[in-house]
Amino acid sequence: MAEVLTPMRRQILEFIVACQRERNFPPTIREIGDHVGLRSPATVANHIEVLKNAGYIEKNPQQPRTLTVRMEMETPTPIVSLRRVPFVGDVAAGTGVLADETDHEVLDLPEQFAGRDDSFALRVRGDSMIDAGILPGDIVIVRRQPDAQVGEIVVAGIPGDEATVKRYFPQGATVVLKPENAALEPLEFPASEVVVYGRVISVLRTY
Amino acid sequence: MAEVLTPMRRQILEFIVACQRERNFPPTIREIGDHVGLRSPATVANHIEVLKNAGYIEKNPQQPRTLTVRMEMETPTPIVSLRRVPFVGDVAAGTGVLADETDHEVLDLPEQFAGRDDSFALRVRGDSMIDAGILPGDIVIVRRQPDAQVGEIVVAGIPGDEATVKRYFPQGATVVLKPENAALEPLEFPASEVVVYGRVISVLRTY
DNA sequence: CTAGGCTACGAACAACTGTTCGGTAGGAGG
DNA sequence: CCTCCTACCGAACAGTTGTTCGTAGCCTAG
Repeated sequence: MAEVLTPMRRQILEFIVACQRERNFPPTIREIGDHVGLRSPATVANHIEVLKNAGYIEKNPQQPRTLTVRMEMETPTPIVSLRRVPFVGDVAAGTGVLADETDHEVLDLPEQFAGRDDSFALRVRGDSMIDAGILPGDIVIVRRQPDAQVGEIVVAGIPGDEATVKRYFPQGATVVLKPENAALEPLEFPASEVVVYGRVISVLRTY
Repeated sequence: MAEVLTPMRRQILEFIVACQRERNFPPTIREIGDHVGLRSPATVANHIEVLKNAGYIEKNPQQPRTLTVRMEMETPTPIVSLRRVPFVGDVAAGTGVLADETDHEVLDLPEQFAGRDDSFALRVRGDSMIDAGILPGDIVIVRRQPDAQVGEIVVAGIPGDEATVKRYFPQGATVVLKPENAALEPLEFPASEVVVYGRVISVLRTY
């Protein structure tokens, strides 16, 4: 058994990853030959065959530009799937909550915290939820949904045209929004005047 | 002038980026046709021509699989620099805190939460810090440091060979570890018997 | 010296790909 | 009504690409 990763083979591998990084698509066999100084496509194809059998690269037969290096050699992107969460800093004046991410700050979070569905981030103002461990200045991640279960923590729009974080208790035609603060009283509104923007799925805080 | 980004064109763009992400090489015109339901390569080529003139994609003429989406539409690699934080689930028995990340779970977090220096993650047990908004089950990110300022929240090892999260108050030869729970009393130990593992720099919670 | 294994070359071929050209269907607007 | 425009199909064509085959040089083991 001969050496597998000869200097030539190594050069070919590096050229493939370079193409991927700089041009976003793999090279053809002849492009590889031109770059490493091999005049015959057969020679390059032979080296690629060896690299493929050794498990270094993958290839779709008979299709041009389908070379991919396995195991990437240097992980450019982490394994976790990040999700881009729009940061809605100011929720005053009702309209803001549905704003798109283009003109706002964004937060990149792993799925574990950002959720799998459509969600947004919100900085909490006020101390109405301190007994639930949500302090002023904390960032809550909110999963966008038009309704919620009894007792869940939601972000809701209320008649005073502000959005608040409260526990959600629907009671027939009215909705009770209960703060988690012994010093504050629950709020009660007609169900038609309360808009549930979503449910709080995670809380983030930095000191 | 007609609409540029019709639903069909948008679908084609999304398919190209999907191919890039999942297979690492762009599709051919006929592959695009098969995917979006266009039977003629000419039709697909026409759409691609429009997208190219509009500046959405780049293309090498007469070469297969050389489509690249300009401006990437969705940043494949986020701008933020992720940090890999080792997750030390069980801190009992003193030894565990300095464990390396290889045999433990890890957490990928943006620098904003993970800090710039050496840090680790820890799941909080007990309710000794609920008045500071740190609930049982919360994950705290701890920056490894051997000392702390007065009043900071630290993770410390104490004689009962357990690690706890408390506020740090050094007082001469003794150290007072103060819980944030009205029902609990501060703990006091000789300074020599308290090991500060690090300072809590962020708190994460999922519901 | 000789045989065998690599490596490389060059030519030829079939498959695939991008491209071009003609033709059809449907809607918008005069 | 007709015309223009757009989107689409189908076929054909030329260029490119991966592949195969035969051959040659070089090195090492026997």
